Amino acid sequence: MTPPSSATPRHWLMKSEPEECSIDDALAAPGATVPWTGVRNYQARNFMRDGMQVGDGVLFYHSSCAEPGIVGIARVASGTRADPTQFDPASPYHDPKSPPDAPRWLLLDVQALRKTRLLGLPELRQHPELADLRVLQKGSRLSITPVDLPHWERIMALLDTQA
DNA sequence: GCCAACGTTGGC
DNA sequence: GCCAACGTTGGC
Repeated sequence: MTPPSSATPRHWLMKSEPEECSIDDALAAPGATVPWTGVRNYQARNFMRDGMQVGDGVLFYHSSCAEPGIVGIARVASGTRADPTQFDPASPYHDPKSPPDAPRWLLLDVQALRKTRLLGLPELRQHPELADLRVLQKGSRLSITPVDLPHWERIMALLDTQA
């Protein structure tokens, strides 16, 4: 019997600035699980709300740093809930326009599974079969992007090789 | 630090 | 609904 498409495993790439939350930070957190706070983009929010399911595979990506690239494997560990930082005036993620009775911004928990070798942007670009990967597109700024299964599998294989 | 690309805001 | 101005992202 074929499972419904809603049960199909999905895969994602999630960007994190290592100065905010590195793969080491995530692995060191209780249960290696961190609330993915600070998403302030509607498309990324909608991926969390409408697309991501507990157990989905996540490529943990370091951005805005000396060596941007994939640095670990994680999984989606919860459904969405309101991101509390949107209501915190002291937070850089504060959003005074978000109605408390209808929170604009969501987060979900991400559980780090393991650190990998750095699979950096230049190396990713060397592989033509990965050319469609969203994070390789010019001007790609989305902090959460879906990853097609063939891309996921290719990246898993690359992570098992030397750079 | 630079700057291209992008998303959001707000005047009209 | 258009679009210019602005702020942010993120690689380099």
